[in-house]
Amino acid sequence: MAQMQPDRVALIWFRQDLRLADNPALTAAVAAGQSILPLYVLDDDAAAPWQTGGAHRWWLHHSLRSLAASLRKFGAPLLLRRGSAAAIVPEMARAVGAAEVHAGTLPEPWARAQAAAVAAALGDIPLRLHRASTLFDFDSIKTKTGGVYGVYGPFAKACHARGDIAPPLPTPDRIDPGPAQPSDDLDSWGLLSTKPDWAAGFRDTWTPGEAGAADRLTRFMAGPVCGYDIGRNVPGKHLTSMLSPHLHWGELSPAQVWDAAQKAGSGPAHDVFNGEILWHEFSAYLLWHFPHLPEKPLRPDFARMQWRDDTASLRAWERGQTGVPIVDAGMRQLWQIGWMHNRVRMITASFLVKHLLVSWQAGEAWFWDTLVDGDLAANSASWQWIAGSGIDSQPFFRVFNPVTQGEKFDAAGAYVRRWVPELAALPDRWLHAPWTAPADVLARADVALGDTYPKPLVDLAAGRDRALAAFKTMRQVA
DNA sequence: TTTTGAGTTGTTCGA
DNA sequence: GTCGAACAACTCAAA
Repeated sequence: MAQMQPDRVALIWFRQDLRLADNPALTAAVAAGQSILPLYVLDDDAAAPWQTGGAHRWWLHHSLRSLAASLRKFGAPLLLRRGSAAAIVPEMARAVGAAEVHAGTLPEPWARAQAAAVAAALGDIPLRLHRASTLFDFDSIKTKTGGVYGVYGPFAKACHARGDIAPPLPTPDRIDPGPAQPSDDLDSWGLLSTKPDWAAGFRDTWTPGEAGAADRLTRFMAGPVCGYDIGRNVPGKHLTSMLSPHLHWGELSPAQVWDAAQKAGSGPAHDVFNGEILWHEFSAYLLWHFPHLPEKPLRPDFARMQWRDDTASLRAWERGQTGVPIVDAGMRQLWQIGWMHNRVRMITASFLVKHLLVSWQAGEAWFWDTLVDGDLAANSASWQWIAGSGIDSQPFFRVFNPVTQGEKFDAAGAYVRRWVPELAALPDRWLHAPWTAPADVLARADVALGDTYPKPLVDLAAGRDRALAAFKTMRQVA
């Protein structure tokens, strides 16, 4: 008969790594303890002002439910607590006599501060942080002179040159539960939106959780990835991976995606997809090294930029009522399913920042609140990119023409007709610029501009000129 | 230290 | 319709 020993308990603090496979924190916790305690803490105060956005909370609710179900199969209930992680994690660790706490590293400034506070409050109990959300350690990718990359190309080249992406870890064979602890009821957190039109559109589109993520990945790698270099630009078809929300919550890891892409094949399309994974990586890297990325322009001269304070235009943009079809289609898709096709994100963002001359921070805030994949790194890096205030140095001639873009990437009009049904009867030729259509064409399509569909908020040529002039002025004021 | 080549996703104009 | 050049000058990364 073996001598009875006190359980060695390890606590895993789940953050944005809501999965069991390829989870180094979980694997380490299982290795470190005879029994483990899985915990998730909803800590809105720590994340302010970047706490989980409205649409995003819907996802979190379902993802936590999924994770809890997976853990229950091991007999290890997921403990849910709401409040300050710096108080709750140490309290629980002490209550069960935990030997170690394991968690994933995150690039968000608030999350770094939160982890530091937890580590300090834990005192003697070590907090072990693991790389769980990226392919590489942020501090390990440096230029030849030890600097931080500020251009994507050389960064990606450096990533490829390393060639040391480890294969994904398997799901642990067993997870023995630690001592019982009190847990909140997930429903009591009220994460589900009270807006009825959200839930319906979201449910039809998404399956949050590790299994849903794996399924999405499998389906993408079985087909669309092979034509990704071209297909990713066609918003009327489902040829992008749609993995972003799953990646944000860590329902699958970049290493798993990378691994699946390698196994799916090689060629130009796969190269483009791999590049997108590295863009995801680069965004997190930038946020890590430039913590002010979500608030302040990376390029200092943009502090002088004279953005227009135009609430009416901003509201029209948010609601998909700008009178520019592809812009409105994108904004309505965003509202209804919490996601927008990447090509259209660029078009809508460019329209706000350039044609309407409204600050990128205003657009960033709306996306943050409405995207299910709202990721602080990707969202702020991308908005800065489109505004021209971030990395990449050719912003001046990049004013997307939403009509040209629509005709080029939604030539058959499937996307606009899907999301702006009041224009559905317009012939292709006029669909992307209804204000240029002859009166009889509009009448036959039951379109009354200014009535059934708005007139364009700005003249596109005038808006473009105004933007170029504003950017020029910004540079001249020295 | 200085030099060199290049910079995710575009548009417009004129030949 | 198609194609190449222009669109500012600057910054980055490496040689």
